[in-house]
Amino acid sequence: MRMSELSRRSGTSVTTIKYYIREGLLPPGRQTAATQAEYDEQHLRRLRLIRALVGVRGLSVSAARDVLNALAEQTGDTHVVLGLALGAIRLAEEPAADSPETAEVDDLVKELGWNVHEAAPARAALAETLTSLRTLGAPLHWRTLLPYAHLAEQTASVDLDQLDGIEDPLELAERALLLTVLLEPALLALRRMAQENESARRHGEH
Amino acid sequence: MRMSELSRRSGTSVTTIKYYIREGLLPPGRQTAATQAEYDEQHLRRLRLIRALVGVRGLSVSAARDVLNALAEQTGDTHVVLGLALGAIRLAEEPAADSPETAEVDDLVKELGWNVHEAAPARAALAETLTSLRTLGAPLHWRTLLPYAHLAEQTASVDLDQLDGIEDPLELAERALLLTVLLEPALLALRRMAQENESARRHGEH
DNA sequence: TAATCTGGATAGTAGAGATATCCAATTCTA
DNA sequence: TAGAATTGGATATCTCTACTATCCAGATTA
Repeated sequence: MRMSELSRRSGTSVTTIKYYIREGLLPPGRQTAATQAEYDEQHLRRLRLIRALVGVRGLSVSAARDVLNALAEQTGDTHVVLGLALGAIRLAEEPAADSPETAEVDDLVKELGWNVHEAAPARAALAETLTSLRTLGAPLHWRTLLPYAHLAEQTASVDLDQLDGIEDPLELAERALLLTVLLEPALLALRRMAQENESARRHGEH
Repeated sequence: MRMSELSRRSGTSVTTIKYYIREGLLPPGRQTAATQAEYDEQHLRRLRLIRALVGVRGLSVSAARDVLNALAEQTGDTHVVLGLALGAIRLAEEPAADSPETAEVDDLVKELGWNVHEAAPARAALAETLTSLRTLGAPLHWRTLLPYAHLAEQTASVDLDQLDGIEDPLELAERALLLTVLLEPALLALRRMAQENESARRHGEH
């Protein structure tokens, strides 16, 4: 298909598609002449994925590029694929100065007995939140996070159940990405609704 | 205290503080002369809260203003305060065209028996994610979300437990805000780590 | 009193994420 | 096959957000 069809079927303007190609989010089409190129279903699929990551999840264009590139290169086993999908987000963060909270996160992970990479960005994200809360005068002891962590364990188990039975490595990788990244706003939305419901149940006059 | 002290103690430049005052995120100081004003601990506290919302959570300045204003106006009971804190995020979204997924979300909420406001932005967020997944050719039936929803219920319960015993309405409101909004990246980080761990347990060679 | 600091106003900056315009080559349409 | 429309690619321009810098008259400090 030509660029105009790609544009029409994806609901993205031609200029925006050109921009994504320039930025390396979308591979260029297969050149058929000096000023003609051909695009296929892969391009359409990838373009829709970009719009979902950028639009729904709010990823930056450069973060989306990192994720997609990691995805395209990887055809290994589930564990590696998933790890890549996870790690690619916020990859470009600075290592973050060692706060006292880094040690707290270590304690938490140790207590849980989790097998988590030492350099996982999630560790830093967690430490940063704890630091913020302390600075705000509302410090949270890491033990307070234990119930949340156990719920996260169960959530992760549900996540991986959904990947069971997918054979094709590429499909597996993409599915893992969708489940991890795209489902995040949905999970937060569920939490908000559950909070509203629970709050009404405990204190409300509904 | 003067602006320079406010700046020093908050780690925020004077010009940025002025910018926040202009934008209505921070109330102006108490004027003591034509070119002098006085700031207090409330200002410092609020400023730190702003930095946390904008920096850690990545809220836009206008979203942070909406949240903080809702917080400042509210001194009612837990339920109302929490509802405000929840609703204020993504408040300025357009109502979002009625997709087929809106009905799916209704089904989900009905099945769960949750008491959730009809216009809650979380409903739209959830519908949007489902729409994205369908567009990407990886549709997710709302029943698939049920296990996640039950985990969200338990998470919300832990959330509200933490607010128990706080008497001061202002403190309650602020704490609710922190728990809801600021804890979000931490919960996602826990999920990522749990995924990595579970993936290693199931498929890994670690 | 002189140097510094203050709040407030206005203007300017940097980066992200597109958009718009131009061009020569190519392809559709009549 | 002529002429209009479209294409890919390059470059320039735009809009928005979140700051940042400068200026100034009045206030404070040394």
